[in-house]
Amino acid sequence: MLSPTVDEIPESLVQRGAKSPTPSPDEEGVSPVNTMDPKSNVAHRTLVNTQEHLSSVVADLEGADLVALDLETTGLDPRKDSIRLLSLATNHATFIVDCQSVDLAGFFPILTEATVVAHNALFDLGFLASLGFEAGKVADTMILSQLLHAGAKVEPLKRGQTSHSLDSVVKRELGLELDKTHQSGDWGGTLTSEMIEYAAKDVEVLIPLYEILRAKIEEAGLAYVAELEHRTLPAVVWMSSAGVPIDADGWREHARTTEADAARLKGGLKALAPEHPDGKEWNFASPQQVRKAAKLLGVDLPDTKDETLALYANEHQFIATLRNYRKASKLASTYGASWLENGYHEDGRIYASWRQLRAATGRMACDHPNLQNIPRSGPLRNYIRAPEGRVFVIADYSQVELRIAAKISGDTEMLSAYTEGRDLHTLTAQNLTGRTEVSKDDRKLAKAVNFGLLYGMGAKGLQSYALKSYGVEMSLEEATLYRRRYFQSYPELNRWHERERRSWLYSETETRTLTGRRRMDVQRLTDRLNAPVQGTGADGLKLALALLWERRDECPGTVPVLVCHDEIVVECDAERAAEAKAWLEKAMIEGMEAVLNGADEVHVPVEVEGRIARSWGEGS
DNA sequence: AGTCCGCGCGCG
DNA sequence: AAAGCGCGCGCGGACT
Repeated sequence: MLSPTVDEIPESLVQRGAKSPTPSPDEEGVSPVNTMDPKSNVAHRTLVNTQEHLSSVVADLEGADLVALDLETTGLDPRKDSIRLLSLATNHATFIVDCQSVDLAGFFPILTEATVVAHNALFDLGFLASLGFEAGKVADTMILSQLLHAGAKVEPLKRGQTSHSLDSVVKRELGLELDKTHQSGDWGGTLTSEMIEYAAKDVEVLIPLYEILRAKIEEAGLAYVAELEHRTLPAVVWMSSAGVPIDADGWREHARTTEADAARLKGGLKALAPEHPDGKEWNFASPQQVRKAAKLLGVDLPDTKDETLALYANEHQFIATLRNYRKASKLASTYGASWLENGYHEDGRIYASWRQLRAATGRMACDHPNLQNIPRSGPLRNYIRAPEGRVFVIADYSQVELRIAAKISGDTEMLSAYTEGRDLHTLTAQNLTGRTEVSKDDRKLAKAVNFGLLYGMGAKGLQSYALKSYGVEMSLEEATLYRRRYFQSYPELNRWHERERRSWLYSETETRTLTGRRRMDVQRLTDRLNAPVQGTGADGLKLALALLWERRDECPGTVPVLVCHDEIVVECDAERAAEAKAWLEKAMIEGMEAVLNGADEVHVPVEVEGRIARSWGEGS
């Protein structure tokens, strides 16, 4: 299929609304007119390669509500690579700025006045931030697409295509084919007219795409959460650009000792293992081979997860040693020296890739490396450490998902516990045991029950979950009893489960958070229970991040460096720590309370616990 | 050699 | 009656 000429897209969409224009047959074989000659008289496309020309573009952008923006860069890393082209488009004109020839700094104020429309704005704004640009209003067509289709099964993709890449979204929402062959091309050398054509097409599609998405978002009742995401975006750019400081030498040294531990345990395992039937070496990292080896020792393992191994550990020393080996080997392989290879920069900081909207529930994610799954126990979090003269302020929400569940279900027992400032795990422990006095173990048990049963876990699941996560052993009968008592204690929570089960039986497949965030294609009852709660937590945390950005002038030199679902870590000057702690806690409480309580008469208090520390692991 | 999937496990 | 949820990543093993 031949792509329609770019100049056609905006007009046809403006005039024909949501209808997707299709190229007329007589366009076949017509080569695109090169309007990129700077001396060309064609007004709507301009190649800008002098400073004077760039200054005149400011006047052309004056008064535009929407300015589409797209960058072509020499690579993906703002610290190593550079911007080659800055493409801008309004409803009337396109400007392709050759950044090898001009300095963008004086150009930024005009961009702050309009709403900047971009696809995956985090990428473009990350590069522009490295040149000192601070975004004003932003609209991101990728986020809008993700919001609109959250959790939905998408049509099959071409190789290398992701479901929310620009070409996929343009195809889905506008019915147009976008040629992406230049995307990973060489933008460092000579620009060809095809490359400029490609850049122009990319940026020119953005405003029509935004208009369509905005209408669909509005239609779907997602306008509020879209606004929330858009307010959060500059904060995520801020955090991504800041990176997180790390003691790389300390990390590497720790890696060496865990590698040695793993090697030592592997040796012990070899000694305990049976003879390999083919005379080969066992691979203890293979569940298949582990089961085979255990069988030769007379232990028939249904699977080899640690929880299962725990039940068989006393049957053979091999199993017991395997558990220790697994622990060491996990540390060595996932959190070894190679962990630093992704995102580590010579300035002593890690620049991970943050994903603002990754989970179907609305949560963020992080990769290369993942900063959200560093082990709590052991010293690893201590190597995430503020530089000299700086400190971290670390704050997390207390029992936030339980508070949200209390709100959503309207459970009076849970709600009154929270309004009276009581601890829900303790209350659950009292309800389960019938005793007022609650031991440490009782509370541990209650924690397992609260987190598990909230999302529809069965008795069997509760039994193994309590063992795996809290080291609490119980019989199936006990688990069944706890389950019954739990729902007797919180009758409205039980009714909420019943309501959702009813919706599920009627094949309802949509869920919403308190902000209206939608998840589509929900098939399982447990997802119907979990998504609104987990998602509302994400909503509140994102609003907190947005507030930090919007209030950044109140606490200079302070920047968020890490977000971990119910926790925010900011870095600041040591002498400003107390101030930063108050600033962070205030934003977190306000953000979560705003989504939780809105204008509602039932007020659920939100609690945040903050601490000041040199490293992430300190004081937890 | 490259790709994909299931398993297992770190975190919330 | 029965059913925890959400991620990213390293590995083995099977496939192309």
